This record gives sequence, structure tokens and C-alpha cells, in this order.
Amino acid sequence: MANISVQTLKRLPMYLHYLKSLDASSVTSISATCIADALGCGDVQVRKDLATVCSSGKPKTGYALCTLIADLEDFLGYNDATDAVLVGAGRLGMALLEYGGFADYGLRIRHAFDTNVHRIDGIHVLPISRLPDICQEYAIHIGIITVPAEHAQSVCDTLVHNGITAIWNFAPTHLAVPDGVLVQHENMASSLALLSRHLRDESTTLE
Amino acid sequence: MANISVQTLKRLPMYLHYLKSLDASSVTSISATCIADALGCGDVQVRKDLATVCSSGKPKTGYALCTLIADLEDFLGYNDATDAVLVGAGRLGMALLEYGGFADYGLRIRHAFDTNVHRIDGIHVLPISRLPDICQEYAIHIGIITVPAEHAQSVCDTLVHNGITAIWNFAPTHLAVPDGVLVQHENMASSLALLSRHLRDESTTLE
DNA sequence: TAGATTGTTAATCGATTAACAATC
DNA sequence: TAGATTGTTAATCGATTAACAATC
Repeated sequence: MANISVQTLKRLPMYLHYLKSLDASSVTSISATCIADALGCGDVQVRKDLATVCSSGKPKTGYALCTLIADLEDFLGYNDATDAVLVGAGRLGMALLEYGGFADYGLRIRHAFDTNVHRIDGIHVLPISRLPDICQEYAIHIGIITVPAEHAQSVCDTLVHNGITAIWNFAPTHLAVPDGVLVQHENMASSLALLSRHLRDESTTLE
Repeated sequence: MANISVQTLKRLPMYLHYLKSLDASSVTSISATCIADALGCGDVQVRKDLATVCSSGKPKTGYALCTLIADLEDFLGYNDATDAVLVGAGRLGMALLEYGGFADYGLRIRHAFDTNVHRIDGIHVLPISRLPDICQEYAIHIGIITVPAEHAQSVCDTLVHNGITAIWNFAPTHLAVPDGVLVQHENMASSLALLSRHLRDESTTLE
């Protein structure tokens, strides 16, 4: 279980989301082939991915829907929520705070920090100076960075210094961190690069 | 040039961003080793990636900074901006609209659509009914989806039907599209899965 | 039984890394 | 020249896909 590949791990939420969209009262079991068709990927891949998280499917019928959902949720840790802090309550930060859907993914953003202190939807936005004691008091290990690029590294340093070991970075900049700290970069620029190359490839193919 | 790998393409914006952060008046050339150290990746990888976009570096000195930046910007299409439409002017959609930084990446979000029509920062938010003629009039091919998951597929269908061939999807759901249309899924759930596994691995290692 | 499906083992594919000659 | 760096070719690594036996 420890050696699951990054690629597989990224796909598991997709499977789970699809399975949850099914009507559990009418569908009791589902095959890998079926999931693959719906999501546009290979059936063998689905089967192999699922093998890392769930016990077993039955030949001819497939996997028991509710068991499979439970196994995936369990594996992804959606049942025991983890607390996180968010730094930078601008538009994007507020969007994430208000979104609320993260609770479904086992993430709870309890505390937000900004230089501009205010209150939003029952969440106190606190000054950065309060970050150290909050992180330590609640034993928080996940930090979300939604500040402008020029402040991202210093915010990152502060987070790491206060025990954060997993960082979700929305700032368009690379962050330097010590070993053992994971930075998950939500890289808009990379996504855009893929989109615009698709357009260019398309137009050159037509020539 | 046509057969550049997805992985390489995703890294190019990182290199560019780093190069731009350097002081061009004091640094005139830079080596692959230097870039690799700064971004925490391998030097051979940097060299190979750069080889796909720029003419050549000089042994011993490295690459001419300004030429390299120009080559990267050119390759990534940052110089000729592409128009895009955005559907769903909620918190997240507004955050993207207001961000403005996309212009640096060659993307211009000119038109936004929502059921709730209003005006924001000089951008008209129009009713969805106006989408067809706007897409056709301005020959737009990139669409950004920031509506709730349950409406994403129907919005997607409308976009595809009106000539959109590249979709940036922020809704937490899988989209089915015909061949030739690219969906770039900004997959928050996948990112979260990686973060939370990092935390779990960490805690189990300590046992 | 026949047929659909699982799960595993082997083969392929692609990307990263290592080794090394060429060059300033 | 010596040393640092580029760029290419070969080796390694990991992930995907194909083939197939096992099973309900």
C-alpha cells in the first residue's frame, strides 16, 4: 500500500467521483470496463488502480459499488478530516475558503491569515503574526498559499518554520523548501501552456 | 518542434519564470546547472528541455539570458495573446477574471457568462444565451469553466458546439468531449490526494 | 457450459538519468 | 592548456498496455 504510484493516486479521486454520481439504489455493482468507458481511459488501468485500494471484484459482475466507494474514501482519507491553514485572503483565497467543498475531500480550512484582517463567513482572517501559535496549538501540517508571487517564498518559509510539511501553492512561483516538505504547485501556467499548444498544433495540422 | 513531450512543456513556464526573476542588467548568461539548482531539478533535464526551444548555448558560459527568455516566450506564445471566454462568474470565476496576470501568459479573458448578469471591472458578464454569437464573432477557441459541477457538462457541450476546442475545467467533475477537443482539468482533488498521502507516509515512517 | 470479467505476468512505450565526446 | 559546460547517445527506470490464465 505504501508504494502506490503518483499517477494512480491522482486518478483515484476521479473514480470515486464517478462512482458517487451513480444511483446506488439502481446500480449495486460496476465493472472496470464500465468505469473506463465513462472516464475515457483504459479498463486494465482502472483494474490495476483499483487493485491497490480495494480487496477484490468478482469476475463477470465487477465490484460492489458501496464497498468500492467506502474503500476509496478510506484510502484517500476523506473520512478523517485534516486541518489546514490558508495564507492570503484575496479573491482566490476567499474563493477557496468559501468553496466549502473541500470538506468532502477531508480538508478543513479552519484558519486564514492576511495582512488585511477581517471576518468572512464565520472564518476569522487573522494577522500573520498569529500563525505560529495557531499552527502549534492545533498541530496543523497543511498550508495553502494564495498570496501574490513576490510574497510566496517568505510565507512558505514561515509555514515550514512552524511545522507545516505539506504546502499547496497557488502563487505563480517556484518555492524552495527543505527535504521532507512537499510542495504541490497548482500550476496555472503549465495548464495554459498545454491548452495553447493544443490550439497551435490544431491550426498547423490544417495547413 | 511538434513532438515536444507534455512533461517538458509543463516545465518550460517554470524556467521562464525563474529567468525573468533574474536581474538582466547584472546577469547576461546562465547555465543549465544554475537553473537546475534554483528549481530543484536535474541539469541534464534542463538542458534537454531547453534544446527543444532554443538554438544553442555556449559551453563554459551557458545560455544568453535575454535570447533564452525571448525564445521561451515565443515558443509558449506569450507574445500573441489568445482570447478566451469564461463561464461561471462566481467567486472562483471572478478571481480568475480579476487576476489579470494571465495576460502575461498570452491569455485574454474578454467575455464572461453567467446566469446572474452584472458588470465587473470593465468586463461585461453576459447571459449564456449570448455565448454562441460572441464565440463565432471573435473566433474564440478557449473556454474556461468555473460553474458548479452539476452544470459543467452542459456548459461544456455548449462550448464545444460553438467551436471551442480547448477547455480549462475548474469544476470538480469529469467532462466528456468529442475527439479533437482538449480538456485541461485543474484537478484540486488530485492535488489534495497527493498532499494528504504525504502526511500519512510521514506519520507512518515515524512509527 | 459459455461468456464476461478479474487479476497477474510479460512486453511495450516514454521519460529520466547516466556517460561521454565536443567545444569554448 | 585546463576546466566548465553543452548536447547527444546509451542505459535505466517507471508507467501503460497487451496477453492470458483463473473465476464466477
